[in-house]
Amino acid sequence: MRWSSVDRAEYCSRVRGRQAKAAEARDTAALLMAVTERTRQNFEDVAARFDLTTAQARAVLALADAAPMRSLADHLRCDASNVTGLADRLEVRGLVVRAEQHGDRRVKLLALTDAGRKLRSALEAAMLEASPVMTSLDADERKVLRDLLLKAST
Amino acid sequence: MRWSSVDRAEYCSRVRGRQAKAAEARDTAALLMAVTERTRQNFEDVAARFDLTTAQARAVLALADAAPMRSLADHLRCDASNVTGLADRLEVRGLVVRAEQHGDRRVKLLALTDAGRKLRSALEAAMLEASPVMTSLDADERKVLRDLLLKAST
DNA sequence: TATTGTTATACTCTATAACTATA
DNA sequence: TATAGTTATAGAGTATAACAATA
Repeated sequence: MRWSSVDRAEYCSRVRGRQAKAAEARDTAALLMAVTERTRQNFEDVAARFDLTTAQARAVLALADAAPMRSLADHLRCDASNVTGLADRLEVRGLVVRAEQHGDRRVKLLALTDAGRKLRSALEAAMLEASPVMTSLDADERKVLRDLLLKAST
Repeated sequence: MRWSSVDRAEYCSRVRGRQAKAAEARDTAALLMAVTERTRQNFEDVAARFDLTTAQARAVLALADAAPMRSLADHLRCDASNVTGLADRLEVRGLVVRAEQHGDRRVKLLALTDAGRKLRSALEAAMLEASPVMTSLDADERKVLRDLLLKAST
C-alpha cells in the first residue's frame, strides 16, 4: 500500500482521535468505578451508623410518603416477597407501621412512624454531609455538578 | 425589638441566604439520592447480565492485577472470612485462581484467569456504556463532570 | 382471572469466633 | 505473638414457587 502525505496525515489524525477517545473512555471508566465504589461505601457506612442495613436504609429513604408494599418492592427492584421481612424488621424497631389502604383491602401501606421520620431526616442529612461531593467541592462547583447530574438523571 | 431599615435589609438578606442554602442542600440531597439509586441499579443490572452478584462484580473489577485475598477484603471493606467463599464461587466458574506468593507461604494471590480477564473487560465496558453519565451527556459535558468527579474523589 | 401480601426454601453476603499454618 | 486464610455459625438480602384473600 502506498500513502500520499495527505493520506498519511489524515490517517494519523484519525488514529489519534480514536486513541484519545479510547483514553477518555478508560479514564472515565476508572473514575466512574472509583466514584461508584466510594459512593457505595459511604452509603453503607452511614447506614451502619444508624444500625441499618443498606436495604433498610434504602427503604426508609424511599418512604418519605406512605406507600404500598408492592410499590416499595418496585422501587427497590426486588421481589415482593422480600418486602415482608424487610417491613417486619423495621416494624419491630418501631420505624414503620402497616396501615390499610382505603378501597382495596389487599393493599397494606407502609408508613414511617414519628421515630421513622426523625431517623429518615437524620439519615438523609448524614448521607449528604458525608458525601465526597459535598466535602470536596465548593458551592459553584456543586452547582455545575448538580446541573450535569440533573441532566444525567432524566 | 426595633429595626432600622439597614438592620432589616441585612437581616432579610441573611435569611434569604440561609433559605437558599437550605434549598440547595435539599435539592442536592434529592439529586444525589436519585443518582445513587440509579447507579446502584445500573451496577446490579449489569452484573446480573454477567451472572454475577454485586459482590462478585466488585471483586472481578478490583482484580485488574492479582492481589492477596486479604487485600481484596480490605478493598471490599468486609471481613476476610467472606473472601474465602467469594473466591470459591469465582474459582468454580473458572474466573479466578488461587496462586502462591513468593516469600510468604501464608498468602494466597487471587488472579483472574483468561476467562476472568475477558469477562472483566466486558463487564467494565458494559458498566460504562449503561451509565447514565455516558448516555445522557456529550463529550464536553463529560469532561467537565470528569474534572469535578476527579476533584471529589481525591 | 389477576393482584397483594405471605410463607417456605435455597443461595449469597456479611460479621463473629475459633482454628491452622506460617511469620 | 501477630498475620493470612479457613471453617462454623447466625442474621439479613434475594429469587422462586405455592398459597390465601381480595379485586
